[in-house]
Amino acid sequence: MAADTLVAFEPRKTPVQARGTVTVEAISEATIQVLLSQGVEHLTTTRVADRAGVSVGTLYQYFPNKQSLLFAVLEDHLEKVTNEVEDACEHARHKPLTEMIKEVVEAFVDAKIARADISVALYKVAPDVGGLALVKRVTQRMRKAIVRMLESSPETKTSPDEFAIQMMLAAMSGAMRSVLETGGSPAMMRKLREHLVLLCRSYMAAATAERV
Amino acid sequence: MAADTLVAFEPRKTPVQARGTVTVEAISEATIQVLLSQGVEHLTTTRVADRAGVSVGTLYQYFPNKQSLLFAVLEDHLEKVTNEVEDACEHARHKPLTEMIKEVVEAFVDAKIARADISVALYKVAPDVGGLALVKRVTQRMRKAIVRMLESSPETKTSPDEFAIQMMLAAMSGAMRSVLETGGSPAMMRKLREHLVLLCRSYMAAATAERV
Amino acid sequence: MAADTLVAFEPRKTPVQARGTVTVEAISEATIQVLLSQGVEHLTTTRVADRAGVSVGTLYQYFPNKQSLLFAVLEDHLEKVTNEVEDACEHARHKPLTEMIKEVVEAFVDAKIARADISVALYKVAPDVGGLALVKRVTQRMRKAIVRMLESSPETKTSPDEFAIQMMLAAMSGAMRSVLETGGSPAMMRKLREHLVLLCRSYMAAATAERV
Amino acid sequence: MAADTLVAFEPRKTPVQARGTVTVEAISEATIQVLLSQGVEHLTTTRVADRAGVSVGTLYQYFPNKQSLLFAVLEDHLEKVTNEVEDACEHARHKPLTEMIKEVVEAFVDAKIARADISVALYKVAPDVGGLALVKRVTQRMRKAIVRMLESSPETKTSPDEFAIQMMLAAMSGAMRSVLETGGSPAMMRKLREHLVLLCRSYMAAATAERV
DNA sequence: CATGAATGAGGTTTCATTCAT
DNA sequence: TATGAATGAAACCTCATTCAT
Repeated sequence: MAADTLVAFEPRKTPVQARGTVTVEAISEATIQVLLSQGVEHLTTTRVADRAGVSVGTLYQYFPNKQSLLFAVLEDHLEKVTNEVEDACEHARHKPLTEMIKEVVEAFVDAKIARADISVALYKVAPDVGGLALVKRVTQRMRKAIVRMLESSPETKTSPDEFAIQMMLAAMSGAMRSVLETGGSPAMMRKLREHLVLLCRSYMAAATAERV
Repeated sequence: MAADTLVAFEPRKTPVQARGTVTVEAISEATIQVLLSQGVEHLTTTRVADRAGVSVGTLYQYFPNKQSLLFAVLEDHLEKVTNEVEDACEHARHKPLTEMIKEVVEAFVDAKIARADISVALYKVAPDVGGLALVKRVTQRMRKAIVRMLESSPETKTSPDEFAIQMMLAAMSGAMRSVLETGGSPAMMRKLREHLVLLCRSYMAAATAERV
Repeated sequence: MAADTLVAFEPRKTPVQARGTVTVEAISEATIQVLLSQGVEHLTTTRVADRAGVSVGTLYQYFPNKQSLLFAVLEDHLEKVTNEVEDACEHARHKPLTEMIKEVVEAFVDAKIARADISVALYKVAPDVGGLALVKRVTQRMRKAIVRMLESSPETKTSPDEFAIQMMLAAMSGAMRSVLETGGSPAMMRKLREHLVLLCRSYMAAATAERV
Repeated sequence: MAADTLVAFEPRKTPVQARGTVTVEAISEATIQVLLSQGVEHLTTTRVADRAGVSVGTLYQYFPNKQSLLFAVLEDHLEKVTNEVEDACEHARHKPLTEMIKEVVEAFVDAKIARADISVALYKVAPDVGGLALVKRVTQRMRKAIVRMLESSPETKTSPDEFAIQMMLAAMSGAMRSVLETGGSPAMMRKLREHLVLLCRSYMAAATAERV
């Protein structure tokens, strides 16, 4: 079902000529521009095409419908964040547990903060675009990366608690969202960063202890 | 600004006149019905009016525009959840800290699960309706209730960390949302309940310790 | 299936106020006007609404889509022609067989010629609009009327050959169409009228003889 | 005017250069394929080009516009049917009148039935493509062939009634169309074949007698 | 000659909102 | 006060056709 939902938003045609690639890039970029400057409610395909300097027809040559456009942007964003988390997981292997959590959480928070505006814009877009399936996908990727990281720890005796990891990711994303949407100050953001590390560390410790 | 945003969505009549009117009640109820059965994207004012058994004209007599309709429903929902959390806070005063957290978290989770479907529907509605301001408002109410509860504890020496409470609320709501949107099974929900208690307890403990 | 095809084109809403009836009438009339003056290929819902002196929105309040508009016009036309044929059948009962055929054929030809222009326009419309089902329906009505008429004849010993009647109707309509589309002169039309009577008479006689 | 209408749809290249080219052949064939598999409403030049394994650009090298494409297919179809009728006329010369009619009618019916699907598809195409002029052209050819055939009969004293022949052709085509569009069963088709012979014979006999 | 990316006018349809009855 | 017909801006999307490569 998820795959089914996703397939409808896939690019209509992969450009084979160089010109095409440039165009797709321009359209994606324009979508973000319009999203940020006008908001979802004023994002129209015509407006995006205009901003991209192409005709609507061209837009529809590469994206089967409006949703696919937003889907592409959302996908790209989640992809980037997920990649940074995965990288952090890889980098933190064999380190102490508290260090692991710290690196992962900070990677996530930093990735989000660095793209704060687009993040906020996309929160509004996701539901209309089948973002749920996408979120599930990247959550799974993150969970796997975290499991792999945790397994590299000499401190871990048992296999990591997958549910707890999912919970942690949900709490982390949720708190992040809440703060981003509220439009917190940089100081707030720094505090959020710290506390999210604290939260994840303490929760993971508690969840692990609980299992015994 | 927040107040400014809110004012536009308030029902035309003063609560005294309008709230509780059978008509207004019927329209609000119809809004939920349509929301649940057709989804936001198919919720039209005409459809709601039909369902409520009145004409569109009548609907517009009580709600200045479509947003105010959804706003009312969202407000009502958040109100109910918040009330239950406040009640829990009141009820848990003077109890041990771990018990306090448990009661608050469970009150929240139970309130959300009891209204799972409408919760999910409203997640999609909120952004289009100025839900942010509303969320801020109820978050503040919850925070205050929690502060008051915590202050009643003999264990607490210092005044509670307001930021940590906010974080906890954000994490709790975020995790809740994540699970609700994913459509977790009842078993999943039970586990979520437990772990959310765990998460909040351990985080609050850690955050308090940290402050010293 | 036929019923199924037809249902999609049914008027969206039956006007209850007097104003509404007038509007529907105006829209139907405007559809014919545009059809005749601009042709199907230039018939747009906006154009029809303009001509009718209403907004597009109003048009769509009464007709669920463009096809239903054309369907309504086609239906009305076929209805009128069929009614005249049925009347002729009724009127010709108990008369001699040759007289019967003459009256039916002439009723049909005259009904078509009287609406020559709209007939021609509708030939082009029918396929796009599910006209087939409609044609089947009225053909059946005509066949039944003819059967009933023939049964009233003292000359008829056996029950009428239903297939032959269907053939006769098909040939008659086909020849009519051919001439109308070619845009025959009045003289041509008169000759057509005569010859069609001849054709139907001789065919029915031959078909009846054959059966023995 | 007719000639004028026709000229716009003719292939760009002269028949000598273009007709018979593999490319042109492929495009024509693809047009039929798409017509049959997707229907006129989904027939686009791009789709045809794809099916033909060429680019749209190439398609436009050989056909000045979309109409000319469909025109070519229609023309080809009518050509084939007409040829078979002409052949039948030639073959039936000097035979008895009833045999003549039988052979001509059966040739026509068989040619149509053999191409039933494309026939039905083309009925919908014709109006948009200037098919009328084409139909007139081939009707004229058939009429001439029939006249020539009839003149070879020893039974005929006077020259054949051209109007009656035209009527017969119209009735025959019309009845054929009616049955094809209705999607008659093979049994129906056989019966149609017989009755159409009957109809044409009896009508021609009657029309000839009448003239005296 | 072939390609296929780009064009953009134009069509259909929706729906929040108003206002005469 | 209730009604519901009317409004019309505005959105999405298609597809015949062109032309630079």
